[in-house]
Amino acid sequence: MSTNAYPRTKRGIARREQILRAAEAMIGAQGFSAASIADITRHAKTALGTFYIYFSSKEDVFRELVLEMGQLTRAVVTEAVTDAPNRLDAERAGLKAFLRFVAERPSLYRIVEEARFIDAEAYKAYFTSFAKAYAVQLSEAAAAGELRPGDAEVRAWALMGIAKTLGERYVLWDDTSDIDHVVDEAFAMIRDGLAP
Amino acid sequence: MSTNAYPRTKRGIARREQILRAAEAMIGAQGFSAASIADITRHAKTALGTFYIYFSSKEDVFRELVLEMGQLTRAVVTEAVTDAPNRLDAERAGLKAFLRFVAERPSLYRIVEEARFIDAEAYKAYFTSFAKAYAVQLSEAAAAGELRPGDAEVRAWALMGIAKTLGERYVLWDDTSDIDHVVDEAFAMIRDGLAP
DNA sequence: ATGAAACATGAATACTGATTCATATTTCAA
DNA sequence: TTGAAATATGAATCAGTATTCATGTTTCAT
Repeated sequence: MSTNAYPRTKRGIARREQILRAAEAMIGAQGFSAASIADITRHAKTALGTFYIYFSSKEDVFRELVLEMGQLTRAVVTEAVTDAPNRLDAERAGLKAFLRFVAERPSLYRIVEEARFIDAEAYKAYFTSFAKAYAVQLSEAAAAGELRPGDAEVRAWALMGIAKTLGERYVLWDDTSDIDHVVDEAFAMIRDGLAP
Repeated sequence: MSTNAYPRTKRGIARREQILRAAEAMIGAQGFSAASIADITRHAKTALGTFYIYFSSKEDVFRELVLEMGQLTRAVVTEAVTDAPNRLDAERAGLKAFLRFVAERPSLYRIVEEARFIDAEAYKAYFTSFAKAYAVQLSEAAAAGELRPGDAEVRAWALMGIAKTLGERYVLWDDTSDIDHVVDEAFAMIRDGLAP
């Protein structure tokens, strides 16, 4: 009945989670439109109608997965960065942690990127909020003399762009290549630039 | 009859072009699945069935639009870069030209990005081939001492990532902001890095 | 000028898949 | 223990739209 209410029994909690994970797997693998509710419930080993006890629509699970990815990415990167002695080391650690996360949860990564076309608002909100927090860090680091002065917002977006694209190319497309090498090379460019 | 053959009369050539442009507008604005063939032909002021005289399927026009975008981007960037005195200047000019192009043809840009989910092969082929050519340029420039030595392929992908993300953020989402400022700030980082 | 090849039309076809609903089963607080 | 609330089921409903096709109309090489 299109509720989307939080479940009240143990069984309900478990079912909702099953369906959410199945949705991650199916949508992550086939994409939003190709993955049908039937696919999702089949994979979750429940009846078709059960889906609508926990989610009001396909867009609705999708949105929840995007949210989840946002929280996870933030947590992973924040955690990786906490004990970096300075901002430059934090950049390297953050990039590496992000790429490792993409390797671990490729489906969630793909879902976030597809969100641009399914739920543009969620997508925008996610990246804008991430960029904002990122820019604050960069700005403070520049003020502290840890970075060359510059527009923190533009930098934040540029750095996110590097991470996203390298994740796609070197993790999703070709996960055999050496992530550490990619991180080292990209970081060298981020730190010192291309000028000789 | 699902031909997709090239038209043989003036009228045919014009109709095909009308439909292609309408497809660009509709798919660019609403996305691949939301844009129906009926939308496209209505916008092109032709009958529904006419679509299938020139294209064998919705995927087919889409693929052609992706190809077109690839050729255009390449042409625009190459043109902008030709008379740059050195690679660093070329980077700045290329980035600026790309952002201007996104501003001029936002729908084509969106189409290329959506291709990842509609026609992954076309998407991969486009960026891989672009990156390859880009890496050659970077590699030669490094050999000539115009750039600090480093992995040209990783650099190429990182730089494409910067351009894509800045295009999305500062052109598609917020085209009121000053592109030149964004280019200057991003380029400063690309040239000199973040280290103080 | 002419007729065979191209092109145009839009109603009809064909199919897919999201969402609902009436009914049955399970849970758990009292 | 018990019954009201939660949860489960999957067939049926409902809506949308990609693609085809039979029937005209237009083009253009000859």
